[in-house]
Amino acid sequence: MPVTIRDVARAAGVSITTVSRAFNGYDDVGPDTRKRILKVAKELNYRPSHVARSLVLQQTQNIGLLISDFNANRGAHHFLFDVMVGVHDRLASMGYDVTLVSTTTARQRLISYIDFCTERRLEGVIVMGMRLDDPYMQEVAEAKLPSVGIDLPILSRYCGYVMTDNVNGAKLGMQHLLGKGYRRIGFVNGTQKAAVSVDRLRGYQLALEAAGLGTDPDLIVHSNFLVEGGEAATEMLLSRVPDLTAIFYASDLMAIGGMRYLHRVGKRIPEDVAVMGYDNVDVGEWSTPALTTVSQRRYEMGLYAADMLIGMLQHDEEPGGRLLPSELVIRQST
Amino acid sequence: MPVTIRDVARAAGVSITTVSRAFNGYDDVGPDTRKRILKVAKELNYRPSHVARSLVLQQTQNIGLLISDFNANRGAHHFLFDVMVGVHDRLASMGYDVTLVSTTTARQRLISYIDFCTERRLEGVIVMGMRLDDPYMQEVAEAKLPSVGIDLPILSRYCGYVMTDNVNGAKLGMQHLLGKGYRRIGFVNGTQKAAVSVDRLRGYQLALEAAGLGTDPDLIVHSNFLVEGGEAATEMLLSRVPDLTAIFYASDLMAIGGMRYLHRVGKRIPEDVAVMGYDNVDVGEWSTPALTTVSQRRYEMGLYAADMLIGMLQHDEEPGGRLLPSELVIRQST
DNA sequence: TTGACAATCCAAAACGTTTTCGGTAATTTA
DNA sequence: TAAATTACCGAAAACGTTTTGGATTGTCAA
Repeated sequence: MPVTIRDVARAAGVSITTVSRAFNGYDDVGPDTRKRILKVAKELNYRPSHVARSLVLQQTQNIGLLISDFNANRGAHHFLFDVMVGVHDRLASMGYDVTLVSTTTARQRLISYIDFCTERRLEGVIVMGMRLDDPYMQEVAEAKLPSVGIDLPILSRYCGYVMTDNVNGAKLGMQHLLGKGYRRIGFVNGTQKAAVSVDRLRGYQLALEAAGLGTDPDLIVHSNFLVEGGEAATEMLLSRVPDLTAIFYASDLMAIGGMRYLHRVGKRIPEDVAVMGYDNVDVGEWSTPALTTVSQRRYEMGLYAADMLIGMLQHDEEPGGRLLPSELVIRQST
Repeated sequence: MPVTIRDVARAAGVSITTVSRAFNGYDDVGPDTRKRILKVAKELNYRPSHVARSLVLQQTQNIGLLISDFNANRGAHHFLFDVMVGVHDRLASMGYDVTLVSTTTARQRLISYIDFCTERRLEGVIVMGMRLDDPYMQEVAEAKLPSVGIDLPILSRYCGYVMTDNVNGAKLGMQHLLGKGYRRIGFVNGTQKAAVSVDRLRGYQLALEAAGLGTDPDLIVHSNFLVEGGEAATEMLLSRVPDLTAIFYASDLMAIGGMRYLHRVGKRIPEDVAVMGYDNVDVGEWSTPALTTVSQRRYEMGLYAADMLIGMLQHDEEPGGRLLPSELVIRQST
């Protein structure tokens, strides 16, 4: 149905070779024939088939954006969307297509996600939202498919990653809190299965050490990055340590949840207890009080992940681990 | 580099025809040879090339998810993400791949987005986030490429849409406000260029009419769906109509912004002025006071859009306009 | 005038599948 | 026993490109 190179060759009275050459800017085609070919092609509305070209060139210019449990991770949009935009922006501008891949799809079809990618001849893949205990993590680590993980620190010949420098980020947040004079600081962490959680915990501990304070296990509780989780965690924390004066949350959403609980029990923020988040999502700006937080450059994470992948694909660069710095965003909750 | 059907055929001592048939479940291949082929294929780690198959079958099983100005529409994630998940969910489960397309990409390459799609032989496309004045709108309306718009009410032989029943949704919201006794109700609408805005305005007016009230143009102001816009619009509205008792916002984000302004100027919500939003995004639950709103079933919108497209592709169904009902979500801001 | 050389062009193979049209051997039917 | 049917398999064409290795002119220098 669609018009092929053969159609324009016939219409222009040349061979398909010449049409192909004219289209790809080769120099051994006469200026008049080239013009004629281009004119005919435009008239016929010819569009070269990307799939035919992919087949003969043995490269699809197509890279996968793998999102772990895309459909189950609602609420993750506060973080994932910007990253996606960054990834797509850079990839698209470099001429790559990006196809959405969810681990759920692979699971449904009972094939490994690597198989899914090789069937489609994806040239590489960017992985987001994956937990350390995800059964597919092993796969991305061992696969020969060039890939870069976001917040997934695995490094191999074919796999790099980009993530925020979470230990320094957490340290930054804690230093701010400590500088304000807070001493009994609770820490509501995310899932232990998330790579970022172990780093943020470490940053929390390092900052306390540096301040000459020990870490009280009672002050630490793990949750799920979401509002409800933060709310529940805060309740537990406060019942365990009634005299705490500040809480550091490993995500803004949990901080929002925490503030909700604190409001409910009549605690003033930050007078009674100070609240600090992590991520710098838009919601934090809108809360009352506005949330002090540690920023993550989500869009740039996507950009750099794409850059790294492109580097591997086009210039055979070694994958690495890239850490992005984070900044303090001071608002009213501390 | 990757192993082909020819490799499998040679290793199994059969022709490629037989391998193909064995893989596609035809019945004219002996049970023992089939088993042997499958075994050999597994050993060799053979994965049929989707692109070769696409070429010969003349169908890619690939559909585009076109997001208008993907990178410029940050902040739209509150709405778009869920829709994307819905679209991908349904499409993936039906065996379709989905590739991300942004109008920015097309603009960069100076080609129409339709050309972009036909080059890749996308079988259809789902369009989101597009304004009525978008230069690409004409294209999707006239193209022969099967497409369905989300919140983009254009109907043609090849183009359907799904959106919320915004006029009834807005009516619902207004009825709630009117039922509570509010009479001077401001309306902060979204961009006039968005299809949903004209419907919501209409719902606002119809509800007023039904209540025997006229519409005061001073009570209506257009903004941009975002928090800052809502904030500014509220200021303007309040300066123009100091005696208003309630404000209906065409998006939750604008309502958040409005509440922020109202707080700042010392107005109590809902005692001094009641606030109602639209969309039912998660942020509305977390605001203080929690936001009364009209829900949109974003995930389902994606699902149904995918359904409609699949119907067109597989069963040659006529595209239509599907309206989803919306519900009132009553919380504390009214 | 002839050889070399540039400027244009084309035929055919290749990419990895699916499918049509047979072909052979074994089995059944008459 | 001959004919017809069935079960299984293969050769080759096709899908729409790119690219290799010439082929055919025309031009220019010797």
